[in-house]
Amino acid sequence: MPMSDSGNTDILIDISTAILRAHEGELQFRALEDASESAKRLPFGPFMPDRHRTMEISLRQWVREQVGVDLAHVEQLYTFADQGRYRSGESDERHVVSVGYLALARAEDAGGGAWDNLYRHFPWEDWRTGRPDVLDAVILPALDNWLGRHDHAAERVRLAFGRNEAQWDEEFVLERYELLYQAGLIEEAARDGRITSPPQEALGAPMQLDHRRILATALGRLRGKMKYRPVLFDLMPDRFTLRALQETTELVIGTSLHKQNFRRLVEKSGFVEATGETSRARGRPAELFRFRHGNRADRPLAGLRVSGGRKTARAT
Amino acid sequence: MPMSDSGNTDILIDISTAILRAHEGELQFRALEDASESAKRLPFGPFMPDRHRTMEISLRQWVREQVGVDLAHVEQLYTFADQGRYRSGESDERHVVSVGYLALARAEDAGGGAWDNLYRHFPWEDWRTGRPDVLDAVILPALDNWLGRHDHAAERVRLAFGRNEAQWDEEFVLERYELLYQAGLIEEAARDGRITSPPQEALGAPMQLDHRRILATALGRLRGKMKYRPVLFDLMPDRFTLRALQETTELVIGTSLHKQNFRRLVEKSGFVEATGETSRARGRPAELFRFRHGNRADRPLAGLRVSGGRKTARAT
DNA sequence: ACAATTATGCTCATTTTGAGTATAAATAAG
DNA sequence: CTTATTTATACTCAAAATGAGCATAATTGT
Repeated sequence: MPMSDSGNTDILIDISTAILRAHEGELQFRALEDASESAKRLPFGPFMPDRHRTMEISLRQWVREQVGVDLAHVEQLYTFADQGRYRSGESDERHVVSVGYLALARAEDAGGGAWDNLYRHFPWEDWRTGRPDVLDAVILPALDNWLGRHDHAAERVRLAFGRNEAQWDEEFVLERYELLYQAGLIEEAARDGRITSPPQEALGAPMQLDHRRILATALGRLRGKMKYRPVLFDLMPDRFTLRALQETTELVIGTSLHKQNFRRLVEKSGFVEATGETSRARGRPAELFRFRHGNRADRPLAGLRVSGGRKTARAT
Repeated sequence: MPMSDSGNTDILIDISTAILRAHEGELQFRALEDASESAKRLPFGPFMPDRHRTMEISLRQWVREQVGVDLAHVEQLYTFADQGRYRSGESDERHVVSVGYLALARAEDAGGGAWDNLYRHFPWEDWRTGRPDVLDAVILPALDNWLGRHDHAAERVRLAFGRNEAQWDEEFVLERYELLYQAGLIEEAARDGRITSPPQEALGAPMQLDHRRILATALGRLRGKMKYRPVLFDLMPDRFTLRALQETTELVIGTSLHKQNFRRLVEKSGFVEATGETSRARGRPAELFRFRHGNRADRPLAGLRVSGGRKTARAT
C-alpha cells in the first residue's frame, strides 16, 4: 500500500482482449483459467512501450504467447481507468489502466485451448428463443428494489432494459451490465467491495478483474458495428451458406431473423458472391458463398441492417 | 534520452479533449495557442490517478482550468499509443500515451476564449457547397503519385476517398487523415520525421502533437453517432427552430440536406416537441422546439438517419 | 402593395421492409 | 421406391420509409 501522500503516479497499462468466434451454435470467447481463481479471465498482459511500438502489436504478442489464435478483425474498445474495479488488493503499487480490445477469429483458426460461451456470462442478452426468463423473474424485480433507494437511475433502467414501452436495444450491453453492477446484482460488485454481501442470485458467471465489463463492451460494440460495417465475415470461414451467415448474425445480435428477408438483404448488399459449389447436409443443398472483398461499386459500404420486426402497429 | 537498455516502462497518460460547438455557421472547437508554437492545440493534461478517480473527472478538471466551458456530452474516443507521433523530442523520459475525448458544448455555455473553425483543418471534409475543389486539384493527384510507390494502399484510398465508383463516406474522417499523413501530405508528418521535407501544399492547418488526429477521430465519431443517438441536441440551445437544428446537422455531417424531408424526419422521430413560441427573423416566423428528454415510448432510441440522396439509379 | 424570404404543408413515385405463400431439392423412414 | 421431413430458394403483397418537388403561409423590407 502506498503510504506517502506525495502521490504515486506510476501507471501500468494492461491490455485485455476479448477474442470472439462463432462455433457450434455458440458465440464463444477465448477464456483462460488460473489455478488460484475459479473465475476465468481473458488473455491480457502489460503494454511495454519500449518493446512494442503500438498497443496492437503488444496485444498480438500476448495473444500469440498465451493462446494460439489467428486473429482476423482487431479493434480497440475502451480504456478503463476508474480505480477500484481492478486488482484492488494487489501488491503492485502502480495504478492500473485497462485497455480492452475486441478481436474476431474464424472457427478454423482457433488453435487449441478453451473457449467459453459468451452468453453464459450474459444470460439476459440472448433473446434468440424469446425474452429470457431471468429478466422478469430476477433482474427487473431486483432492479425495482434497488431503484427504491436510487430512483435517480430510473430513466437509465428504463432505457437500458426496455421498460415502460421503451424498446429493448440490443446494443446497450455495457449499460445493462453497469447497472446490474451498480445495483449489486453482479458478483464482481461484491468482490470490488461495492456491496457487503454477494448477490443472492448470481447473474451470469463472473470473471476475473474487469474482464466481464470488457466482454460487455465487446458485445455491444460488435452488435453496433455489424450494422454498418461488414465485420461479421471475420467470423465466417472462407465459404459459407447463407444459413450459416444468418446463424452467426443471430448469435451476435441475440435475436432470430426472418430467413427469406435475410437472404434478400445479404444478396442485395453485394457483400457475397456465389461460388457455384453447394454444401449438402440434411435437406436441399445450399449454395456456398464467399465474401466479396472489393465491394461492388455502386453501393455504400454498409453492414447488414438487420431488424427485429415492425415497431409500429399494423393497420387492421 | 534514456541510455539504459534495461527498458524504460514509465508511462504518462495525456488526456486531450476536442470540445465542439456549432456557432455562427461554423463547426468550431476550443483551441489554445502557445507562445512558442504557431500551431494551436487542444486543452490537455496528464491523467493523475492519485488525484482523479476516473479519466473523465481528470478531463473535466483540465477543461475547467484551461478553458471555462460547460460540457454537455462527453465521450472517450481512442487511446493512441504509437510511439513517434507525440512529443518526439521532449526531455521527459516517460512514454506518452494519448487518450482523446470528444466533448460537445452549447454555444451559450462556451465561456470566453478562442474557438477555431474545424473545417479549416480539414477542408476536404466540408461538402456543404459541393465537392471541395482541393480534392481533385491537390489531394487525389498527390495520392496517385504516392500510390505509385505504395500501391498496396490503393484499396484503402479507393474506399476512404470514394474513387472508382466507391461512395464518399463522411464517417471515414480518420482514415482519410491517416492516409494523407502516411502519404506525407500533412505537415505533421514532416514534423514527426516521417518525411524529409514538408509537403509543397499544406492541406489544412496543422496542430500541435497528435491533436489533429484526435480532431479527425472526433469528427468521424460524431458523424457516426448522430445517426443512431440524439447527440446533436447537445450542440443546440434550449429552444431552437428546425432550421437551426438542420444547420447544425449539416455542419456536422458536412453536406446539405433537403429541408422538407429533414423536417419530416425530425418530427416523426419524436425527439422534439413544439413550445408554442416562435422565433422571428427575416421571413415567416419559425416555431421553436425543444428536445424531448423522456423519449416517446413507441419509438426506438435512434438518431437522425440523414441521407445524401438516392444511391441507386432511377428508372427512366 | 408587393417583392423577397423563410417556414410549413402536401403529393407522388420509388424503394425498402416485414411477413408470408409456394416451390424445389435433397435425406430419412417405412 | 414412395412418402414424410427437412432445408433452400423464389416470389408476392401490403405497409412504411424515402427522395424529390410543388404549393401555400406568414413574415420583413421597400
